[in-house]
Amino acid sequence: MIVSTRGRYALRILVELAELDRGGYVPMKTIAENQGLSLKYLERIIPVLTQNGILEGVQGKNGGYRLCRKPEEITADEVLRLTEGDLAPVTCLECGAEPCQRLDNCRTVAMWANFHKLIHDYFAGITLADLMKQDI
Amino acid sequence: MIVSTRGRYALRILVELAELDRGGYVPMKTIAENQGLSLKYLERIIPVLTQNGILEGVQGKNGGYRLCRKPEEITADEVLRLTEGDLAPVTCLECGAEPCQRLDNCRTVAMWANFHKLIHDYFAGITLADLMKQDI
DNA sequence: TAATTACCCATTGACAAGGTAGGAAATATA
DNA sequence: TATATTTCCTACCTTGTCAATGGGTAATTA
Repeated sequence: MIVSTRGRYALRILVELAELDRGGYVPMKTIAENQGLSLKYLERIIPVLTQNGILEGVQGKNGGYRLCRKPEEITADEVLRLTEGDLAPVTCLECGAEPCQRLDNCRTVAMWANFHKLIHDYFAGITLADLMKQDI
Repeated sequence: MIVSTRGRYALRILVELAELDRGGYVPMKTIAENQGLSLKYLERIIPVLTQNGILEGVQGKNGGYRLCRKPEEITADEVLRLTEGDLAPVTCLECGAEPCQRLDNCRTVAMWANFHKLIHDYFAGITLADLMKQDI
């Protein structure tokens, strides 16, 4: 399994927020209830989205969250990178991995690198707006 | 990370076996040394390959392993399915997963299902022969 | 008989996944 | 000002998987 609940829930949160958008802030409690997810767990997932210019959060009554950008301008790749890391298919391609000593002799690294690119290209081509329209 | 050492080592074992093929059996000790892998660990990975028509093993002196088929006839997808499972990108698409109750309302399932297909199509298009030639 | 080789099973240590618990800080409204 | 609401923050917990290792047994050849 590549994508854990963090990434999946993050996308569901964002699509739901986009759909409920009336210009104001939507409390996470509403999202949690609509999506059947634990509020506490969502609170753990959200900070990375607010800290990276995807969401804006406002505390207090009538507070909640709102997208910082239009749904067409937020890609699945961006969200998954933030919540899941760089989606590297194998450890030796992960960011910060120590360089493999067998790289020059490795018969498989090209396959993994191409696959890595395939993954990013796929998700980079999908925006929240596409997900709202089910237009994939 | 999608592909663990099981799948990666399995592919490296098979490519190495294909390259060393002189018609006889190659002992796993040779592969382990050439590839810098633990013999004990390889012994844990191999049974699924012998039990599924990829490898043939012979015990005793001059024994070892040999491919059951030509490298052109063994795809990366087949090997990864055996060693890693079905490579489902999310749990709700895994074989034997209980059906998701939100399926009809889920904005993201089509994205995951398409991605799942993309994965299989990619690896199904790569054979051991391609890996030997670095022709990917 | 000895060496080699595959085969089999149990165990282990580290780490991540998927949460839960308990509260503190900020804000609008009565 | 008091209260309800909501985000924000830190710590903890349980379960399972990864990546091996260890200790043997069975088969085969020289």
